[in-house]
Amino acid sequence: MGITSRKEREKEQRRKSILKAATEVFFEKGFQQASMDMIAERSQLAKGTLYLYFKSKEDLYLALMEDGLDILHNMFDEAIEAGESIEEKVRNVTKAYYGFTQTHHDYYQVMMMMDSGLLSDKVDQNQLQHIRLLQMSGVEKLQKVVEEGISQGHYEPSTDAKILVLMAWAATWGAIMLSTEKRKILPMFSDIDTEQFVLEISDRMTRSFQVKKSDKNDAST
Amino acid sequence: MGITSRKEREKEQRRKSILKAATEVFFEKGFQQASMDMIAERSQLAKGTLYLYFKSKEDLYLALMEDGLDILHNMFDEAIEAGESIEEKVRNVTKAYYGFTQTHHDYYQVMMMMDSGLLSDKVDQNQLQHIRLLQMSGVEKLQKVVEEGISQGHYEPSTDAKILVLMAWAATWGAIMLSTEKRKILPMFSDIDTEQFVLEISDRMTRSFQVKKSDKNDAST
Amino acid sequence: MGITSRKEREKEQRRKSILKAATEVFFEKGFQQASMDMIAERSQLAKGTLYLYFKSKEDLYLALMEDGLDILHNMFDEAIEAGESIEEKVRNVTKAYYGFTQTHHDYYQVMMMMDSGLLSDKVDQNQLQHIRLLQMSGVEKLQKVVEEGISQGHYEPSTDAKILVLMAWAATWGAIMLSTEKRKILPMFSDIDTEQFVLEISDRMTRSFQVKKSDKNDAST
Amino acid sequence: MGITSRKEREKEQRRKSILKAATEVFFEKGFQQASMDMIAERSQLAKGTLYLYFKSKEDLYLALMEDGLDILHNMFDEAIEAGESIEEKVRNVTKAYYGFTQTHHDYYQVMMMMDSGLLSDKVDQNQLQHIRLLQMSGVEKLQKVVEEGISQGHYEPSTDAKILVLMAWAATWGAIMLSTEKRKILPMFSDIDTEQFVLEISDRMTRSFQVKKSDKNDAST
DNA sequence: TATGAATGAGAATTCATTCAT
DNA sequence: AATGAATGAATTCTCATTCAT
Repeated sequence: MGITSRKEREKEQRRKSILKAATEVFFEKGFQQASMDMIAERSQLAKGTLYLYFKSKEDLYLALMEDGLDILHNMFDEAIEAGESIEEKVRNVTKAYYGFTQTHHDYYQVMMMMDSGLLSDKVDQNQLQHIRLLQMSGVEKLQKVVEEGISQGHYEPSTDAKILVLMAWAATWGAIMLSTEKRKILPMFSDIDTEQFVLEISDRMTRSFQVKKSDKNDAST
Repeated sequence: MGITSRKEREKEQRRKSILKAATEVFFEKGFQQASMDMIAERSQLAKGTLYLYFKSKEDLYLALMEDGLDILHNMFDEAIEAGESIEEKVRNVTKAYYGFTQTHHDYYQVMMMMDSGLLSDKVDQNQLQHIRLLQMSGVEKLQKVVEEGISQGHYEPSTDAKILVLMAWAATWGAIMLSTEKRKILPMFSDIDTEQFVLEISDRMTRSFQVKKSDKNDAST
Repeated sequence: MGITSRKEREKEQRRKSILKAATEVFFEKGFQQASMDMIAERSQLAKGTLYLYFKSKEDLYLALMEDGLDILHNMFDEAIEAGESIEEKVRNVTKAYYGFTQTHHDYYQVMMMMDSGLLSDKVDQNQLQHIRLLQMSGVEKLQKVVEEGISQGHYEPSTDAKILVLMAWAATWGAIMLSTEKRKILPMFSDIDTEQFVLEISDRMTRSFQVKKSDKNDAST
Repeated sequence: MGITSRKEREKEQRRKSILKAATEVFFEKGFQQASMDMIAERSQLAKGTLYLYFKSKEDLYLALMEDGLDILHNMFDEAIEAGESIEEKVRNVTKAYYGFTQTHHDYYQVMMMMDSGLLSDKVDQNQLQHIRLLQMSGVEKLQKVVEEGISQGHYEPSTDAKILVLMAWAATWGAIMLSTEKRKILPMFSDIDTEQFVLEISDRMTRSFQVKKSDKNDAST
C-alpha cells in the first residue's frame, strides 16, 4: 500500500510536471505551433512518455484547461467566501478573475486560445463536457450571490439575477480582453490602470441594477 | 479599353471569390487548420492560382482582415451619420457592430481569431500596420461623438471621453463574445434575445456616465 | 519576299533577345534557379512567347550553348589565322580561349554549368549531338595546326599531335577553371596574374614537346 | 555500456547508409534534381528519418562533401608518406588523386558539382568554412613537398613553389576532367590510357621546373 | 503572333504518433 | 514504465507548360 501510494504520488507528480511544461510551451507558442517535442524537452521526459499520461496533444490541452479552471474556481470560492457584503462578494469575484489573468497569465492565455480553433474531432467528449460544466459553474456561483442580493433588497426587485450576472461577466471579460489583448494596438490604453479599469466597469454594470436611495451614485476614475 | 476593364473586373472578381472561399474555410477550421488545399478546392481553383493573387497564406488572411474591417467601418460611418441625437449615434454604433457580427458572421469570427497568435514573421508589416490603424479608427470615431456629447452637457462634465468609449466598447465586445461564443456552453443563454442583451449592456454602460435629471432611470429586459 | 524577310529578321531578332536575356539569367541564377518567368521579364516578353521560340527550358539552354560555342569557334578561327608561326598560332588559341572566358564570362559560366547536371530526358538529341560536334571541332582545329608543326620539324617527330593537343587543352582548361572557380577559395591565388598563369601553363606544356637544340628530353605515352 | 555503444554504432551505421544513398542519387541526378524522396527511397528509409540525421538537403550535401574530402586527404597523406624521393612523392599525389576519381567516382563527381551553384543561404557557414579549409589543405601539403624539393636543388632555385604546385594541380585537374567528362564527347579519347595521360601531364609540368643537367631551358612568369 | 492567367505535379520540411527495446 | 528512433501524411509554396483570347 505504501508502495502503491508512493508510486501513485510519483505518477501524479510527473503528470503535473508535464502539464506545467505544456502550459509554458502552449503559452509561448500557441497550440498549433507547440510541438510534442518541445513539451517533452521542457519536461525533461522522452516524447513517448507523454503518451503514457495523455493520449494525444488535444488531450493534454484539455487536461490543462481543466487544471486552469480548477485554479480559477478555487479563487472564486475564496473570493465569495471572503466578501462580507453582497457588494463586496461581487467585487471580489471580479478581482479574483482579474487576479487570475495576471498571476496565471499563461493559463489564462492558453484558455483563451481554446475558444478559437480547436477541432474536437479526436477529443474525448466526456472531458469536453466536464470543461463546459466548469466554465458554467463560475457563473452559477455568482448567480447565487446575486439572488441573495435581490432577496435582501440590494438590487431592484425586478432584477433577473441571470441577466445581471451575464452582463457583469460580459463587461468584465470584455474589459480584461480589451486591456490584455488590445494594449498593444491601442496607444490610448497606455496610461490606464488596468485593474482600476476592470473593477470600475464591473462596478458600473452591477450598480446599474442597484436600488437607488435618493441618489448619490457616481464613479470616479 | 473595354477589354482592359473587363479583364480587370474579372481579376477583381476572382480575387473576391478566393477571399470568400478563404473566409469560409478560415471560419470553419481556424487559421492554422485551414490549408491552402482546402481553400483552393472551395474556390474551385488550382492551388497555384491562389498564389497569383496572394503571395502567402498569411497575406491572404490579412487581405481578408482588411476587407472585413472595411465593411465594418463603413457600417460605423453610416451608423453615426444616421443617428440624430448623441444617444442615438452611440446606440447605432453598437447596433452596427452587432449587425456586423450577425450578417458577416464568418468575417467576424475570422477577425476574432487574429488576436490569438498569427505569426507575423512572413507578414507584410505595412499591411499589418494598416490593419492596426483600421482597428483603432473605429474607437476614435466613437470617441469624437462622445466628446461632442460631453460638450453638449449630455454626459457628466467630468467624463473622460476615452474612458467612456473604452468601457462601452469593452462591455459591448464582451457581450457579443459571450453571446456568440458561449451560447453553445451556457444553456442559460438560450432564452435571451442576443441583440437586446448587447444593446442593453451598452446602454447601461453609457448611461452610467449620463447626467442624472431627478431620476427615473431603469432598464427592463 | 521583302515582307517575308523582314518578318524573318524580326523573328531572328526576337530569338536573339530571348537568348541574351536567358544567358544573363542563367548566369546569375544557375540553370535550375533560373525560371522562365525571370527570362520572360528580362526579355520584356510574355512567358508564353518564349515557348513560340524554344520548346522548353532545356531547349533554350541548348540553343544558348550553341550560340556560345559559335562565338568561341569564330574566335579560334581568327586566332589561328592571325598567328604567323606555329608557336604563335597555338599561343593565340590559348589567348582566345582565355579571352572568351573573360569577355563572355556569362556564356563561359553557363557552358561550364552544363557539364554537371543537365538531364537529357526531354532534350532534343539531334541538337545535343550538334553541340558535341562543336565542342570537338575546337580541338580538331588545333590538332591540324600541330600536325603542321610536326611536319615542319617544330615538334619532336615522334609526337602524337592528338596527345599534344589534348594535354595542352587539359592544362589550359584546368588553369582557367582553377583561376576562375577557385580564386574565392585559394587565397594563395590572390596575387597571381591570371592571364599570365594560363599562358605560361600552356607554353610549358607545348614546349615540352618541342625539339630541344642540344638536348633530347622527351616523354613517351 | 555495451548497449550505448551498440546504439551509437547503429546510428553511425545509418548515417553512413544515408550518405551512401545520397551520394548515389546526387551523382545520378545532380544536386538540384535529386529529391529527398529519392534519397529516402534509395536508403530504404522514410523521408522524415533523413531529417533526424541531417537537418536539410544542403546539410546532407555538405556532410557528404566533408566525407569525400576526408577520404581524399587521407589518400594524399599516404601518398606523400609512401614516396621516397621528391619526384616520387609528387607523382604519388597525382596517382592518389586519379585513384580517388576512379575508386570513389561518385564522390568525385558530387564534389565537382559543388563548384557550380550551391545555394549557401541555409547552409551552415561553419561547415562550409571547414570544407574550404580541407580543399585548401591538399594544395598546401603538396606545396611543402615542393619546397623541400627546391631546397634540395631538385627544382630550379628560382622556382616559386606555389606556382609550381598550382600549375601541376591545374594540369592534373584539367586532365582528369577532360578524361572523365569529355570521354563521352571526344572519340579521340577512346584509345588513350587515362591514368597514363594524367600521370604524364603532371610529369611534364613538374619536369619543366626541374634543373636540367646540361641545359638551361626555363620559363619566366 | 503574342499574351498571361491558370494549372497541378512535385519540392522540402514538420510533427503527432507508434512501437521495439 | 520509459525511451527515442522511425514513420509518413500533411503542409506551404514553386514553376514549367498549356491554352483561350
